[in-house]
Amino acid sequence: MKRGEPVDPAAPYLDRLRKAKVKVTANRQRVLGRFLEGDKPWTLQSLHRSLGREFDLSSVYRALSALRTSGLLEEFRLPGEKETFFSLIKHPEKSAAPGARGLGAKTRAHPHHHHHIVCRDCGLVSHLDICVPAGLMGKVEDASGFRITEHHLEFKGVCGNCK
Amino acid sequence: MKRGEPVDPAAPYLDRLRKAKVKVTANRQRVLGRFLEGDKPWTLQSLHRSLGREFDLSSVYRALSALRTSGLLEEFRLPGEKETFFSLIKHPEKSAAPGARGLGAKTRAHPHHHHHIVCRDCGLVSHLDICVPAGLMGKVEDASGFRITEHHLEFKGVCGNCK
DNA sequence: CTCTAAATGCAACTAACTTGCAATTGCAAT
DNA sequence: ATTGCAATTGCAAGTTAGTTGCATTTAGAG
Repeated sequence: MKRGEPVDPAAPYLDRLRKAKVKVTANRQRVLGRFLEGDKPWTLQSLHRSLGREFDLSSVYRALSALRTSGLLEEFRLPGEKETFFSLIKHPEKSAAPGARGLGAKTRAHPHHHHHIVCRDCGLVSHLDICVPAGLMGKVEDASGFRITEHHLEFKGVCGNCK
Repeated sequence: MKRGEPVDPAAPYLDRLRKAKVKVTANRQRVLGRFLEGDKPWTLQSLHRSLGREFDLSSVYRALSALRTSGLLEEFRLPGEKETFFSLIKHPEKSAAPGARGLGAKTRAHPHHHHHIVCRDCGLVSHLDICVPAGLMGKVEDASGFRITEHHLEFKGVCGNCK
């Protein structure tokens, strides 16, 4: 990386879009821009509010949908929250192939497995690279008689700023 | 407990309703009845379908709301599921004071802490008395800088019947 | 610069609740 | 057993969050 030649943080994401033959449009760039401003997840509604009536809810919806199916965003839900969250995938060049069409469609892609912690005061969501110990899985399978195929672990708390 | 004198499993729940000065009506008894038939969580919609058009969706809604705020039911959401689930609290006489009004309102009550595993094929939900190891909490607090106040752990898999 | 499949805006629609209001009913006090 | 009335119910209408059809516009390959 040469000095004095600033790298566009959006570049790898736009590359990925082009590779997926998804047009790089103003709407999609504006939505992606919001995700690049910080490591903050957005919901359809929060993005729409944040972007003003500059463009339609359905456009935000379809931009999110396109970015998700192209593997730039991942989608998750939090217990107790009605809205679906989206967050930027860190290394789009490494993540798996795009999943099914439409929001809510199950992703076949497996973006780097992780969990979340949400601040109950300011709503900040952080990613956690920590996971459930393997031993627990065995215990759960024994206790329930199920074979486990996925798990979701979410924490709620007070972030460093709000403490 | 005398032999030959069958105990009504609904009794402690009805007692709790009366204690909360909540009328014991036909609707509420029918809804409670479904929960007493098995250790199965229900959603507003699944209950409404199950009860037929015998009564209105809003009546099921308000029955659920009443049973929940009276501490007979607990409410939870599962990642990837749109609907809110309700399940019977095991020992209503032991659980904490009723929470706020209306579905979705944060409960102040703390029914016996537990997690769930859902069958991805038949939708069966089982309760798990297994929890996240305390050590993990510390690791998460260190890694994130948050102070943890709650956590949610949900498993998805294939149940004994569907395997 | 042209052309066309893909993307957008608008409006309409769906799912899952949620609420206002008039009619009805559980149940406590006769 | 009857009464009174606040609590509950049914119906209809409203809300939130998301989704889709279609006519118009546009990114970007050639």
